[in-house]
Amino acid sequence: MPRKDGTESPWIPGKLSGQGHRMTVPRKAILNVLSETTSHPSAEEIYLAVHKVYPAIGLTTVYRTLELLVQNGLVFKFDFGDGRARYELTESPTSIGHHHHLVCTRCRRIVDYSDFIDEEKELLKKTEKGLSKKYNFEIANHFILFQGLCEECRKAKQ
Amino acid sequence: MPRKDGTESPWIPGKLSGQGHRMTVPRKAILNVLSETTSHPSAEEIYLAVHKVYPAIGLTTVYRTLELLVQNGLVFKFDFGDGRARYELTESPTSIGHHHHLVCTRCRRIVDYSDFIDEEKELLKKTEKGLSKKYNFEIANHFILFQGLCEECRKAKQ
DNA sequence: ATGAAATTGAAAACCATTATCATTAAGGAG
DNA sequence: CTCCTTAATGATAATGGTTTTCAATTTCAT
Repeated sequence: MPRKDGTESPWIPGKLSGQGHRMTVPRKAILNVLSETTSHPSAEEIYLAVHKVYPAIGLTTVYRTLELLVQNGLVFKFDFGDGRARYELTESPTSIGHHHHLVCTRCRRIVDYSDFIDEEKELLKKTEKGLSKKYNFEIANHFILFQGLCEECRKAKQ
Repeated sequence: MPRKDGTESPWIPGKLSGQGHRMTVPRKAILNVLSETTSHPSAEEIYLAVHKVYPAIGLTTVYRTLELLVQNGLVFKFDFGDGRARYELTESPTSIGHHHHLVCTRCRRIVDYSDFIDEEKELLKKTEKGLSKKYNFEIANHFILFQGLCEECRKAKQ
């Protein structure tokens, strides 16, 4: 369902439309922000970014839209343990690309890594297939996280 | 530092003691509950379980102790997106054993799986080593999560 | 046994997220 | 293009998990 004005948007046809969902100005703005982000913004960070370009936006709408996107598999929501959820486009056309995470349990520093991912890919695909069959899930994405202590925190510990 | 009464506890010598931390009755009770649990209890669930055996416990103490255990790598804290953190002993001697997670993004159902884990083990170890070296992290544990839609929710969607 | 320092628990504060509800906007029908 | 149904929005209030505060208690090295 290409838009009449010819512009392209990350709104994936059929994933949201076709279920009674409407393409609104706030939703476009939120998707644009997400697609241009290279980090793991929280709802409030997304709100602030959208606010710059669309000051009428309300925080409530950000939360609601994110939830909608999560429910439809367009956005991945996760929590590193710092008390606020973080969001990422499932498929980010222009930005970071697929990566996994390394978190320091002491200072909460987050490292995105994409090394070692190629080797993981095949195994993950196989696992995904196995899980999908055994538990009857339609798997949309995965999340891998390593936890530990970064160099500074290891030193600070002594 | 074995206890004088000869009983064994999951309190790992040197990991908590030796840093000014004390072994108290509430902490013992919390660790006992954790070591006998086969699920992913939230702080409140842990509080309720401890309360049965040690009614004087306060919810605050549960939160504080869990945070201490997380900071010291004895407990793994994570969030499936339902607004409360969940906790697991990093090494559970008597209970579930190592497993990964499969979550339905719609109904939030959680499936623990330990299938496919053996095949992952070697790769994870290699990845861990690589990350450890490249980013100078001391890695304590990992967390793997697949997200998707369970059978019921897939049907309900239509 | 003693005392400094860590720990505890009740209560209040905090703050991310959700619910409420009156108003506005999207988009298909005509 | 205009109507009209219904979804979506945003301000505000409410919710609820988690953290802070602080006086009282407990631990454990001495």
